[in-house]
Amino acid sequence: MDIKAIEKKWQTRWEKEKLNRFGSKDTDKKKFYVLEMFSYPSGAKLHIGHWYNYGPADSYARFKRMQGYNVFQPMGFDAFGLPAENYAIKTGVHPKDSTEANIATMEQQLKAMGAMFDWSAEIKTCTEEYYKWTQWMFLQFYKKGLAYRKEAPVNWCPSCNTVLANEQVVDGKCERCDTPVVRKNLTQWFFKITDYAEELLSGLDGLDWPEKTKNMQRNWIGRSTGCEIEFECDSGDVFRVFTTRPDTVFGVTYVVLSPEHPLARKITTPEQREAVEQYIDFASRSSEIERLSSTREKTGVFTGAYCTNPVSGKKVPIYLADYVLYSYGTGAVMAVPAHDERDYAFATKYGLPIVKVIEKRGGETVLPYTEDGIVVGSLQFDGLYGEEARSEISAYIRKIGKGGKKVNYRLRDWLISRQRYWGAPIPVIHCEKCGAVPVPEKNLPVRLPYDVEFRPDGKSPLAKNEKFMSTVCPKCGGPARRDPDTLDTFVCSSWYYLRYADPHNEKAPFEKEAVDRLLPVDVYVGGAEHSCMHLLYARFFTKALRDMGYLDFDEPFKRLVHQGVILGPDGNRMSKSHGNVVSPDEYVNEYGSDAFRLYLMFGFSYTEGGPWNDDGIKAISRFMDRVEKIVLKAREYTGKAGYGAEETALNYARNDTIRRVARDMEAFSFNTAIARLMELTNALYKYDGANGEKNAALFKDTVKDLILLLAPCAPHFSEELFEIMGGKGSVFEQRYPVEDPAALVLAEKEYAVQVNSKIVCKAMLPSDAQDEEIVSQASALPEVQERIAGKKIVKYIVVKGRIVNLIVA
RNA sequence: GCCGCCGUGGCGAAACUGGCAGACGCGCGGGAUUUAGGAUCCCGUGGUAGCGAUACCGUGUCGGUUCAAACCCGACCGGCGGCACCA
Repeated sequence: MDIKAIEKKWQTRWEKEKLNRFGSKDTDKKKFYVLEMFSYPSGAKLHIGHWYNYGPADSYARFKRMQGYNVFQPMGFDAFGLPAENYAIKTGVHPKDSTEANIATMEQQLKAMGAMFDWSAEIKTCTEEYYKWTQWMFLQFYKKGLAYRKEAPVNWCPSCNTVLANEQVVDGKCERCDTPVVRKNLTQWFFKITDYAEELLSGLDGLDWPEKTKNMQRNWIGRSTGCEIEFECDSGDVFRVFTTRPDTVFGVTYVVLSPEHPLARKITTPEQREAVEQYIDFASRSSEIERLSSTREKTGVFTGAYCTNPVSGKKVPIYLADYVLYSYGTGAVMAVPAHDERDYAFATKYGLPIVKVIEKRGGETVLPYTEDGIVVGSLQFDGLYGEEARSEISAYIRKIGKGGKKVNYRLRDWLISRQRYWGAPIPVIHCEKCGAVPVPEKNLPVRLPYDVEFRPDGKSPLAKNEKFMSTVCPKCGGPARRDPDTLDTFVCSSWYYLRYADPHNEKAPFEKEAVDRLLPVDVYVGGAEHSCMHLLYARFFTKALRDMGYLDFDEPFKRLVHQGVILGPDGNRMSKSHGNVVSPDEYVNEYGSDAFRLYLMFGFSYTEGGPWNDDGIKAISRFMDRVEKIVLKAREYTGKAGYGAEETALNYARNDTIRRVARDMEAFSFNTAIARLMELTNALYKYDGANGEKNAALFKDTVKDLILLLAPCAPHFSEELFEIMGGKGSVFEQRYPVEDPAALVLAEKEYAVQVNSKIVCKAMLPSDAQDEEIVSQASALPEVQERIAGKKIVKYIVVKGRIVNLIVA
């Protein structure tokens, strides 16, 4: 078979017949939206990761299509972003030019892959038609109060010269370039994702997602229940602390503010001023990595000020310490050294009192004791235990008007400003008189100018383009400046799956009906690395847009599947520096795209991935040859045999394969699905090799089913075989085979016969018999007789069609 | 430290969720075909002992529940991932 020619032939035909267009012919069928995470056009070529994501997922989509769904599977490009810009800085090629060139190549390669993408719905996020609506999204969020601007300590990557979202900082380093992140105070735009913390958390329960991913999001959102308590300083200033242990409130011997706390300087006494200033300076100079290390020795300084514990009435000193984070809770904590390890270490170092207020039930209390226990030394609360104590004390605090029960989240608002060029400009104008003014919707898009000096120097490249920056205030008409920052590219990718539903709309990002009809995405396939970024942001967008009335569902992705990672042959992640990068191209050239895809599906457990090896692809190539040979043979078949044992066996294999392959495909268990197809092929060879006359009709039907079952996994190859067998039209217009239950009912089944749970022999026993009948037949077997002679059957277990176990004594 | 996942032949992996461990494939051994090699087609292939039927052992380790455990429970060992001075 001339693979190249066949691929070309069918790809041309699919395109001509618009076979991959969603809904072009099947409007009465039920919709099914299969989506793969769109590609980032950083390199010019598809790598194995793309193939591994898109190939098998496309097979799934084709499978659903053959099952009778109206399948929508679009593709596009997440085209804004840093790599293109960094490449430009290195080579001088403008990001727009390199991106467009890369997209053109990747489009060609994706088409050559033979996936049934509906290219009529293609999206590129860097086009004006798209980013206009990304900017529009920003404006809606702004209107709704979900976008705000504030000065805050933010994560700054000195190498990328931009701020980063919390999600983009990994171990205190930039997730992209590994440079340690520094803190900077900057005025930036944020999306208020924290407004949705609770729903983002609770919504996870109903999703058909990998548990692991849901857990990661749960961890990231980090809900914790506790209590806020208001402390009043002698100066009259008040501040609140957050604690998960209100049951320990009588054990507070000091409180700690983070060095950035607004009251830090205000309450400091003159005697302590110098020490406090020094400490604040020290804290601000230490890096995120240092500061976040739990093994670092606790440091702090006394402010000289005191405040009153509202529950016990005791006066306690106020310290500053950088183990208290300004960004979590209230930026202040009550310290209970007896029942918290950090407080214990700090109190020991600075000679602060340690007061035990919790006792271990039935045992010695060793300090610091951080488990639940019995409250002591706490007046009317003495004797309460754990949760009960917490809720009683919280209620009391609420009663006296000093705080009360509170839920806190680890999740922070999403910082969306970037000091980079290659992104969607933030549609805001800064006017001296009117402040930050959103660009009127009719003036969108705010075009990204082409001629920009984007070599980074810590300022937004756009700030240096006077033509871009200089504008008039939409409110007062006076001279004004544009916002020089661009939107985080994750903003672009937070709504692209919605745009696919209505990709050419010029009046709106999408029509409500179009989105409600097509969404949510039925199956979303992509890498697990997006668990706490893209997948969280997209859920946030969906919920926010729902609350603004633009759509009617709560979650964008009903089912989520992560493909694994294909490693280099040496077991390491593929990278140029390891020198272990395997390019798909040479294999595709040699074996064809179908063989390459089949190997990816067969050689790995889809969600696991694993190291690449070439032996497998030869095996696949052999399998395809075997299929082709049997098809050619089937065409010549003329036998008229009836239905004997061999025919029954073949027909059983055929229907059993149908049942199991369908089940495996649905579960993304592609390796076993293909193993089943190999088994059916082996069964056909066996039948063909047997003596005697053959049943041509059965043989041909079985071969046809094999082709249909194989079609989603090897589309071009199967089209060709289907045609060879005299099929009309496309194999993808055929209905996926459905098993015949009658063929799966056998008169006899092979049982493992056990005596006292040990297998003694195998036996064919009637499959429709009662348990008693099975037992009596089994006990008549000579191998069994031998072992039960003179003994009594005290118990038996029959597992229909599998096992009969006789317990004798 | 907290949460989650994983550990099965020489190798990639299966095992219908408690029911014959190792499907399918690679590799290896044998045979057929071939002048030869390759390709192809059969057969075999967890370990140990035995010519053999067969016997014993075997899913990281130890224990438990059960007629029956890779699967459930407990303790540990090893690996991976997430969160982590989060109060």
